[in-house]
Amino acid sequence: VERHEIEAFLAVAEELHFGRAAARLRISTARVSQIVRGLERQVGVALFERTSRRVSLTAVGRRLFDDLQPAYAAVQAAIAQAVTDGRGVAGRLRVGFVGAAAGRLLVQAAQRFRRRHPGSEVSLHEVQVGGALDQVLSGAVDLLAGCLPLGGPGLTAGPVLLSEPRLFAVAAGHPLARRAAVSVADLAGRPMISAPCGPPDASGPVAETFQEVLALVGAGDGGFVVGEHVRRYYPRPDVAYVPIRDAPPLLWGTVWRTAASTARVRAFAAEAPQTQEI
Amino acid sequence: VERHEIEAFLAVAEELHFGRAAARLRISTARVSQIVRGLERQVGVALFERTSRRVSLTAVGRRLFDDLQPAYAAVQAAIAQAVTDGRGVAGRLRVGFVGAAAGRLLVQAAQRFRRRHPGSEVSLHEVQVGGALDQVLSGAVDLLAGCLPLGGPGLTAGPVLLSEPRLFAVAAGHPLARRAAVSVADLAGRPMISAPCGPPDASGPVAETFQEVLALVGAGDGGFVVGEHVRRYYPRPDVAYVPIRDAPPLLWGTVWRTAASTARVRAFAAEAPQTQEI
DNA sequence: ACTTCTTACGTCATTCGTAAACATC
DNA sequence: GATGTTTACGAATGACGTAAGAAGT
Repeated sequence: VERHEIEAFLAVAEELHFGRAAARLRISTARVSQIVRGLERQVGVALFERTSRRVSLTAVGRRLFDDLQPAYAAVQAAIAQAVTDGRGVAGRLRVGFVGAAAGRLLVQAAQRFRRRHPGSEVSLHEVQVGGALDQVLSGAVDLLAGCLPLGGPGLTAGPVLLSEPRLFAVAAGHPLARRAAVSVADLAGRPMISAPCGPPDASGPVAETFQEVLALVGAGDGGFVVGEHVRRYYPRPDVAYVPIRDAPPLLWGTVWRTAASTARVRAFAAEAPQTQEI
Repeated sequence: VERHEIEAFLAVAEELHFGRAAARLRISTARVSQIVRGLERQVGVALFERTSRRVSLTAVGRRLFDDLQPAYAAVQAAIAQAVTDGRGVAGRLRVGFVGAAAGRLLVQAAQRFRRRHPGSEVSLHEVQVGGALDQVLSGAVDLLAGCLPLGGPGLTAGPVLLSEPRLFAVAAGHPLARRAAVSVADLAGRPMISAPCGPPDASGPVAETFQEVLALVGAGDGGFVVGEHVRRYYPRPDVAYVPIRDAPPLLWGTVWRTAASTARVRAFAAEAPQTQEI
């Protein structure tokens, strides 16, 4: 028994009129007649008593209608819920961010998103650098904003949100701290703090959160490459931020699980890039 | 969302394996893949996370499965119930009968029917001549056995069950009561009791039940045409039964509402004619 | 290398509408 | 004769299988 047969039967049973049922289904009256006949053939008994002037349910038809109506409504509701989950923009979106910069970016994007999609809620959650991607993969957050490169198996990356010059964070008492700028060559061979979001070739002490990174840098355990906004958001007397002349800019973007790529997520990812300043 | 999409989704969600799902659905694996992809396209989000080695439900897919599974099962149950009502032979069949002869015919037919269809119940109900067809039309009985002609708008007649010579019932003291046989010509112009099951041109006093008919005949209010079995089943000292030489035999058969022509009814009607003697 | 899911393409069944026929009031 | 249901027939959508391809273990 196909969908169109169920819908035709329910429409005729409710309207008790083939013409009106056809109009409701947006098909021809003749087709409704054929469908009902086919259904009656399968069931083995007439479902409607009909003359060219009156249509009424038979006993079997009545029972089928009473049983089928709520069941089919539940099927449609289940599908509709899935579409709402997947395609609908309404609903709650949990957005994770790493660090102050991503947080500022997201506050603006979330406000714009809420304005544009009144039925939607956005909640922001700070996640620590170390477990950021795990939070995405486990579904704790629907979408994550952080510094690139982001990605991996099962993950989809959104467009670049922000591009900023890189700074070299170093202990305030370090010789490089007094320089106006450094080059990548100056950094070669120096001890670096290791963190998931840092340069891939970083070596040295490992930190899980950004505050740990800064503490280690301030203690003189090594340097760290950060974005320009850190100078404003994380000023510390024991850490100096020195521009790196010849480093490519640090890029910020969003990432989400490919399998949880709902319309909500895509809509937010499309909304976010309109922020350029933090 | 079509039936095949729902069934493919449920099959894959239960098996968590495209190949096994395809085998269960009796379609190709490639087709299952296409169907699931199409469904995901409509929903707007992946329903399964899959590699070539592992298939698992996404969050949206999980919820859809939990919602859809019971709802679709209810739809199928409703259809199955209708088919059982219509095509299935199992279930209760209410059979009405008029008079002793039909009753005897049906007792045998019902026994045979119960033996052949163990899942079915047959209940016999005597109905009075006057309201017999109303009982059928109202659905009080599914099928009626009585003397022909039976039928009318919305009614279907089954095959002839029994053919018996006609007798003329007349008061014992009447001159015709002593005759060995009469002819149709002998009856012309004589007062006759009127009853729904009698000859269509009957005139005179009206009776609703057969006992009323016999009482009126015994009282000398008129004659009545009956079947041969009446001599054995309704012997009365005040009524004589005289064979009618040249009358066509009295025919007994079944009738049911066309709109309630279930497989049960048809099966019983097909079973009944095997009785020839009463 | 093997199993399993996906894509490409051709074939065929089915749905659907138009138009005419039929039935009822 | 008007309204409403059914039948007949042709066109187009789409369901399906086969076979080749891609991806993971």
